[in-house]
Amino acid sequence: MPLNTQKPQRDREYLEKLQDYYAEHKVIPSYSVLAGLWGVSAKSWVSACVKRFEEAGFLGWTPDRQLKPGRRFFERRVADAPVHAGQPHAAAADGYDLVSSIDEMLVREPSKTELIRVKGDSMIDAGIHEGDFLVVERRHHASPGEVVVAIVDNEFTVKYLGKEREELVLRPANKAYPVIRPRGRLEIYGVMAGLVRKVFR
Amino acid sequence: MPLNTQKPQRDREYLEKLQDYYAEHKVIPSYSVLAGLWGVSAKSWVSACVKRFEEAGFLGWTPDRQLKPGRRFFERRVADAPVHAGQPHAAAADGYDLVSSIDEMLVREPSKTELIRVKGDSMIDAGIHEGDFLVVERRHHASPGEVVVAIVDNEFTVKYLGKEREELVLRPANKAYPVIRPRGRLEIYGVMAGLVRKVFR
DNA sequence: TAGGGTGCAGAACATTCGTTCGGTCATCGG
DNA sequence: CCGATGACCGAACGAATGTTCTGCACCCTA
Repeated sequence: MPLNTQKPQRDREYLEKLQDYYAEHKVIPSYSVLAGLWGVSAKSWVSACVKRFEEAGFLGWTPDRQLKPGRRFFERRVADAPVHAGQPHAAAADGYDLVSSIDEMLVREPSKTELIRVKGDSMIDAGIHEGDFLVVERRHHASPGEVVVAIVDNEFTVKYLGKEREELVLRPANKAYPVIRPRGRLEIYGVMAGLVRKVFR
Repeated sequence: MPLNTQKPQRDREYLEKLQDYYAEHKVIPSYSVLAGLWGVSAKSWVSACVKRFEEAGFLGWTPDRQLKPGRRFFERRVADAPVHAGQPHAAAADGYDLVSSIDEMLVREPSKTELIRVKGDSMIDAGIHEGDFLVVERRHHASPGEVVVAIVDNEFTVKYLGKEREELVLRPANKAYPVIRPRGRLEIYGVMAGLVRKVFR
């Protein structure tokens, strides 16, 4: 019995409207604004709904008793195909998993995490395309097999880290490019923690 | 002259404290709470600081005059190679762009956005690999050329949407797979808005 | 058709909010 | 030594907030 956001049937709709509002403004509005948002006209009703959302974990309170998003507020469904066509939204958790936010999924330590926009096609066989954003965790060491961001000739370069006779090398994932065997020390900027691609529309 | 958060010297500190508070609670607190957070004891002073942050773009207002994060509140650096090795963090905006959060970058309408875990390698030439998470915006129509999630034989399938003589078809990005020409109506579940790959470590 | 639960409206009220205005006390240039 | 400026405190006040309580029109079920 996973989700139970159907107690009053409109709660799901209310929650979605609030989530969209939050996505636009990044704040939880006041009860009167919420009432307008939901198309109801009684703050008392908003109060009741909020109480339900709170019990369900979608809303919470700061230590100062201000309303705030709860732990489940940013939950996003993850579908694992195959799923039945008729009811892809069925409450039954078949094929569904939950993820809090994409940020949380990819970023372990925000202060050590950066995005780097990928240039060129030297890693295309690893599914890393030009224009993609590489989520990079800054750190100066890495293990062979990891995708690393190294600094070569004053430029970032993204490659597999490899090892040849005790020497670290940078291997592209594209036969058209050569393996880079750095003279002296190899300067590693960080390692790949994830990848983000945005489809422009 | 890129950043100018130094007017009163403590403003940068105040902003960081507010950002930390927001990171924890996902809301902007009231002026009195802010005063406590900053270690000052006059709401009037908070009001003045807020006004400065507002002018600098770090804070803003909802249509209902509620304080909210401004466009620069979530700024995160994006490196655009090439960058000089010595100072990849230099304040000078050379090679840097700014992005708020990964979520915001990919998700326009949270309530209509889902993640689908990719199965198989039929889209590998488009850089969509098994295990990747497709960010899908739910909608029942799409234009040829877009990557769509369609429902075929009760399973999600990810393909390019194509057109052959007024008929919509599904094209894989892998020569080993055939073009799918659906009989009757093609059921589109959503369109690709982005892609997320997590590197497991 | 009586009765009990739901889904919402409306008013009353103490509390809290943000603003405005007038202070105080250091620092600093002249 | 003086006036200006900047950083902050404190009180007062109307407006807005969230809570509580009552009311009412619906269904259902009996």
